[in-house]
Amino acid sequence: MPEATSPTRKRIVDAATKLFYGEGIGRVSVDAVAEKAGLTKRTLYYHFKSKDELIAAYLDGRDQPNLKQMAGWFDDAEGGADKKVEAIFTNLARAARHPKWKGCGFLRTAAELASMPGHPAVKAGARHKTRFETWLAGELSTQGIGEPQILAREIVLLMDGAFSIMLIHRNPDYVEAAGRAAGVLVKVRMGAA
Amino acid sequence: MPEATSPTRKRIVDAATKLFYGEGIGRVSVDAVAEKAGLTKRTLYYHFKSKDELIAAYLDGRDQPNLKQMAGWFDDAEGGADKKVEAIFTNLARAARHPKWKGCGFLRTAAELASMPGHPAVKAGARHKTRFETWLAGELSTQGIGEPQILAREIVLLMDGAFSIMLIHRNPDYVEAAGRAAGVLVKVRMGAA
DNA sequence: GTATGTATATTCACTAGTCGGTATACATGG
DNA sequence: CCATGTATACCGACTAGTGAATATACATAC
Repeated sequence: MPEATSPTRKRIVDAATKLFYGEGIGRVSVDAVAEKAGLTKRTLYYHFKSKDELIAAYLDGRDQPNLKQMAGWFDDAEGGADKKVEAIFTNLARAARHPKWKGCGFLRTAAELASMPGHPAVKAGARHKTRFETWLAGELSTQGIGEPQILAREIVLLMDGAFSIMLIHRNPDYVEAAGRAAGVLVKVRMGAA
Repeated sequence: MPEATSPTRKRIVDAATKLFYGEGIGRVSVDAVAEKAGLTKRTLYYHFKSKDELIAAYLDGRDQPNLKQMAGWFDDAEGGADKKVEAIFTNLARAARHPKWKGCGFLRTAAELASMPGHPAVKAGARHKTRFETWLAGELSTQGIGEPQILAREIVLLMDGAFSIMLIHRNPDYVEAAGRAAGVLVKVRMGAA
């Protein structure tokens, strides 16, 4: 049985992350991941019992970095809750302009696995999205906003909508528009529409 | 050269629609489409020059039916613009409860093709989403709402967010929440938050 | 009216390559 | 010796796409 903290395992997940995010899980072969990690497929299968498990490990590995990124943008922004929320979208729009940006890996993976609802990778995505929504509701509550859970969910909907439609239109204006809509909803809940 | 209105072509697109929507474009082989259509792969390749072109034809074929469905829900709803918009989401939530529902075919296809931005199927998706946004802005304008384009885009973002996150959580509450948020935004623009 | 020509439409058999996954063997360190 | 880890080589199934032949229909020519 391989170790969960093995450096070899980390190399595999790192390689998988770059390839799966860049090309999509269905367009990347296990051979390609093994080659990128600098080892053979058989070794990869020593550390992961299937490609599906590797995909789930890829998403699990993105959970904390992703949350930290969002929290950093939120914390660093000046102003009230509305400005802090809008700052997340502004930073997202900037990131989306980078040529290597390919949307949200969690959402894209769930879209590819739409016919397999119970897939471990979909569950990993659900955990991440729930954590983000819960974290955001907590921040909004701290900022003294009423009904923080409802508002957090609405912001999540706008954000994921922006992620998805960006893959169709490739126009960051949609992310900015989502940010402004989120700001409006925050202000409504702050009592000053 | 095959005819654009050929009944055989229609049979192929119908078969492709069921399979591509149900399983995802990457998980369906050209052989599977041909078998479902009751003809050989070679015949399919007589009518379509590549799988990519077939995928684009599948999405092009969904454009008008999809728009008509949305327009029907909007027109049939009683009340002001906010109620009519919310009605779209309510109907969407009901549809999403059906076991065969797999989200928005346009968004899922774009997610699968995220590494190929210029793909003809992505362009077909962009055309559809733009048509929907334009139609909605027109309806909102008719209902006497200021800044209908901005509002239409925000509603599109909420709807596509609901489509996407539903594939992760499989919980129609998100669609209802999006509908309520859309209603709030409409009311803000109607001047009575 | 029957032979010939041509465009449309379809089939069978095939290629060349990729897929996820595995059997077997060999190393290395405790 | 035995557990952990790595490598070569392979498997059967499947992939998108193609070559060559053929069926069908409808012309026009004689």
